[in-house]
Amino acid sequence: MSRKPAQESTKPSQATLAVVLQIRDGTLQVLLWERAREPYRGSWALPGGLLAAGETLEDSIRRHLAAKVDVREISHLEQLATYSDPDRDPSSWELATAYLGLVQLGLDPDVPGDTRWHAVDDLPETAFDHGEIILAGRERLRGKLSYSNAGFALAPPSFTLGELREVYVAALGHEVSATNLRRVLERRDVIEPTGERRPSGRTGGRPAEVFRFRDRQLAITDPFAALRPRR
Amino acid sequence: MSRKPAQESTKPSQATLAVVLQIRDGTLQVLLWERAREPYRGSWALPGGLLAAGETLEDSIRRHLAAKVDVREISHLEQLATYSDPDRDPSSWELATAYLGLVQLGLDPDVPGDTRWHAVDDLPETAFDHGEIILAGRERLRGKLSYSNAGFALAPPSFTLGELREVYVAALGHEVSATNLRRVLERRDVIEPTGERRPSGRTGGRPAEVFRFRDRQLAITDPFAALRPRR
DNA sequence: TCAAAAGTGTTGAACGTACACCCATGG
DNA sequence: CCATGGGTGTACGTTCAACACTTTTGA
Repeated sequence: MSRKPAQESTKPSQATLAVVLQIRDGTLQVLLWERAREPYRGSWALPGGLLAAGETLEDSIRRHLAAKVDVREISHLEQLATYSDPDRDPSSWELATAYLGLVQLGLDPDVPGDTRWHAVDDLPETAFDHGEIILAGRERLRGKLSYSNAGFALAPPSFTLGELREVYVAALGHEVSATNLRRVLERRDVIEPTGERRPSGRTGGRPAEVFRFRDRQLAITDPFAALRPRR
Repeated sequence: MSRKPAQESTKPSQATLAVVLQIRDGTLQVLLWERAREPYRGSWALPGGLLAAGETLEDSIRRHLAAKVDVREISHLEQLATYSDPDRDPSSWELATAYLGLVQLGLDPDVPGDTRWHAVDDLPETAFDHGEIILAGRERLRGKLSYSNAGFALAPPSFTLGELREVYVAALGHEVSATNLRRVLERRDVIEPTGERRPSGRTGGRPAEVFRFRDRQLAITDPFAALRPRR
């Protein structure tokens, strides 16, 4: 049992991890790779790796993600939290800073052979504390969908309200009415009509208006109702 | 210029910092200590220090804080974010994970001679990226005051609504009406009357009811109004 | 009996939800 | 002309801000 160099007992290594989420097949999925080595051989882990000299944590997670997906396809990236339980990795002392990354519906980045998307509601055996981290990522996403324009990062560039509804249903895990979703997002000036409309399919139905998100940067749109400053 | 051991170029040190906030003299203040050495000699810094083997980040910040204040007087502690700019410390490569700590009004912990409370609205020269971190702590507090029971961590154990109003005004930085504050917090079941009442002072006035927070643990009280699940 | 401080009642606006109804299309 | 899916109108509930008014006290 001498796999710990002396250095490790005075300085942890610093890793970054990313919870990359995308709506696929109508469910919220996370990008995981299968470990080929101990510890947690055969379990599924979040992409990431060690911090290198001269880079920030965000640089680092972007660099490691580049090995798994085309990073240009990540529409939003934000820091979640840093996990520090000394026993989180049984083989070495390692801190991990987790990020949340979002990919728009419809993209299908190439991924390596060991890497696959998994439904967050039906995770396989996960490595280390990654299961907990994935759930933390989902909770962060759910909150942001409610009080910000975060939907832009999951929805395709343009969409009908029926399509957007499916995105919100999959991410939030509960029913959402397209009618009311439209009104909420329009009142907040988060979405706007493109002017186009989508022709109806063979089953008929009125053609749907096509919308897009007004902004591609995260913005808080719902200043808290309570305890707001006087007008 | 040989103060960097070779080790530092492959592994950063890991520090913890705390933004400890308290309402003092009717303003939101933060606990800082004055640096006696370079770099940033004479500037004011957040309390904290290096992570030790076998401890979590939260253990670490509690241990370092113990050197500055009585840790039992910290009513709430939560992780803020991890700062990783390679140049944030000009003398060494160091990551810092910042925490937000809150102290109830009225306590006056003993602090060392180099340590003092400063109004967040009127900060002295701050060291490293600590100025930015303090503002991030304030923003986190402001959000939580609106949608959670975080007030318990700033308010004294029992209080009148006039007193609680002053706490919210100082922390939020805008006017708050005691009448409406009461209704919001009572409806959310965040505060409850103790049954006592505070006799009026020499200037007269109706005696005030005394309240307390129902809970001493952080709880989200205002589930987001938007996009909530159907009932 | 008046000023001060606290508490109550009430109104109105903003925001979301629910649901009935209308519109445009394909077969 | 009817089923299908999309869009609009409207009523209602909840939440909170604003403000007038009432209560209880000290001097």
